Amino acid sequence: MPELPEVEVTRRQIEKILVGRSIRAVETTAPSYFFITPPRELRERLVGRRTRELARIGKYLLAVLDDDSRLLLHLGMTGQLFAAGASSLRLLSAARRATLSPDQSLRFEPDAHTHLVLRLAGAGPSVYFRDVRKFGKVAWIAPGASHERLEKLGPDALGASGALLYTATRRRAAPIKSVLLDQSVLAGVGNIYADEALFLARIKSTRPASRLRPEQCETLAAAIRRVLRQSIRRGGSSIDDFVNPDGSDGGYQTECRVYGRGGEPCLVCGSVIRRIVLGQRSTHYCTRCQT
DNA sequence: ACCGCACCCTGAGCGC
DNA sequence: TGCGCTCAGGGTGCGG
Repeated sequence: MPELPEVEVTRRQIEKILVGRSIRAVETTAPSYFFITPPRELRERLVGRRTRELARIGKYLLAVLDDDSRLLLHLGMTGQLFAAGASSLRLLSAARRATLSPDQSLRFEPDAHTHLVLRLAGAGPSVYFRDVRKFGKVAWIAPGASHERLEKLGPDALGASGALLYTATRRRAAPIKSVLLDQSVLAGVGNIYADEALFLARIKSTRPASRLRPEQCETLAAAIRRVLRQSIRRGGSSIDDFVNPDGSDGGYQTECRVYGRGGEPCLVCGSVIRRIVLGQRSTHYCTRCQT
């Protein structure tokens, strides 16, 4: 599940491929929920454009094009943005993995889930956007225009501050974990890093947000920044589908202290990590360390 | 303004 | 072997 670190790692790698090159051709699947801008219009808008910059806001990627229009990308839950030539088992369904002989090349060929292909001018790989569950999104934004999804976002979570968290949580009775997942408060934190940051800050996920004291907001903000930065450094978390644009796995999944460790012992105190469901999201915390 | 829930989607993994 | 069920969770949008 791509959150800020995975999107940032993706941005850094795709940037090298995309920036400065013009789009020669655009291939898409049929119109669907996935395309905010219909595929046909997307092709018309993008072909011939050159990418000037690849930016990130929260979990969104924004390709700034040479006519000042922008291409908005969101990886959703299972989105994979990668370079043609990447090879990873994560890019294949289990059915295809099963039929693969050990010596066979893993080089990815576009399949039914590859919803957007950008063919670039000159030498160098195409860029593929694959998304099995289609929770990802693609939208074209006209020059000078904005997009409602971007306008709703709070500040990027890498710049999380205690003051911001304190202000944002004053009238929120919801569990602090739910507030961290609210992208209008802080953009970029998802289920994994919310659990990890709350563990580091020793704050129980279910605690009503408004009950956090100023110093706890400071601690939590620092934990969020730290967890996100460390994950970026390790190449993100490859838990189910996430794969780096070059096909390699991230390394942060092995550093998770609570996420995905329900029933296992806490690495700090040894008591059993609890798994509950909060706001339809699996939530993991240590009953002794987090209060 | 805020909260909690249903919903969008598809493949994996399970029990029978 | 194979069906049908449940689960996973990004985000939006609804009713209370």
